[in-house]
Amino acid sequence: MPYRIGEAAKRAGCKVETVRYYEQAGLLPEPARTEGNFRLYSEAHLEQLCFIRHCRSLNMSLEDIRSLLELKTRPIENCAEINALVDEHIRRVEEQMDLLVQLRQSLQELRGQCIGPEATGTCEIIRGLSECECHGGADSKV
Amino acid sequence: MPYRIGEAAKRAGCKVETVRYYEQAGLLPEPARTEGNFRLYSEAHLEQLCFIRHCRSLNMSLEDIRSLLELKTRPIENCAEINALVDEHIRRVEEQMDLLVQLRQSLQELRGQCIGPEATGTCEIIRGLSECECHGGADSKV
DNA sequence: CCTTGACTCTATAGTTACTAGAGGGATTGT
DNA sequence: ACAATCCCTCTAGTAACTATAGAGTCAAGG
Repeated sequence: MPYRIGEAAKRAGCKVETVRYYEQAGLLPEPARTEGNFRLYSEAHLEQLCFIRHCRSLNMSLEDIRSLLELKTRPIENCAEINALVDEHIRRVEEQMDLLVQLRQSLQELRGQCIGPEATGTCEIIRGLSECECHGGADSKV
Repeated sequence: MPYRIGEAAKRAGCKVETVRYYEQAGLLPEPARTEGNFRLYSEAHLEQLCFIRHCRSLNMSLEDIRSLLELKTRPIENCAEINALVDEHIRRVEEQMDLLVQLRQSLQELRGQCIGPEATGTCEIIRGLSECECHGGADSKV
């Protein structure tokens, strides 16, 4: 019934090294060992590993997951805090989305400046990327 | 007219260490030095630094920027390649956006499962995060 | 019994794009 | 002359792994 690390990793859909990494990071308790010093994971270990992977698939940081694992020990009492953590994470995801929207906008504007190299005798994209008021206007070689 | 590193960094809107880092990464050519071994940046250096920062503000990798700096030496001949690089970057940004949209969807579904801790005697969010078929169903302690 | 192969162990270094610090020298202003 | 501010090099730290090196363990086959 107990799993060795390879089996545990396969079931959780990650690499063996990742499992060991979680242990070292304090997200997964140290498992029992065989006589030959192999790790032996219980069902509960596997559940926790899957929990971690599920959180990671939602892009939560290991720090967040650490908190969740702590809160998880008293799910009812900590329900509000758990909700808050998820809300905060959603907020961060939305923040990142906004950033990407702006980014794409800027990139598309830049891309749209290209009207063929013949027209202006230079690449308009490079010109766009070079635009800046921080330096003098003179053309100069590095 | 030449700038010391502090002035150059300020004009480019980054830290002194970042400028040195770009030099070490091969994005910025080694500048002249004063007798006292201080870096002295020319106008051209500053332009290149701003170019790099501009690209970074568009979230391009230093690797991308390295390529762009190379292509930039022959802007007309390389116009197509430059466009391709920007297009590829836009594609990556959009890919990331799609990921975030899915992520937010999953997170909101998870968040929506919470119906108050009294209802089911546990936190539905934790239950959602624990869902997985990789392990046995039995409740178990770690 | 011995060997082969698959698995596991620890420890260490690499990835990205910086950032922060130690411990020292240079320059500037009073 | 001295303090404040700049600058120098070198090293280590960040997140979340990934990828080695070099060794040990274990089951099956000959």
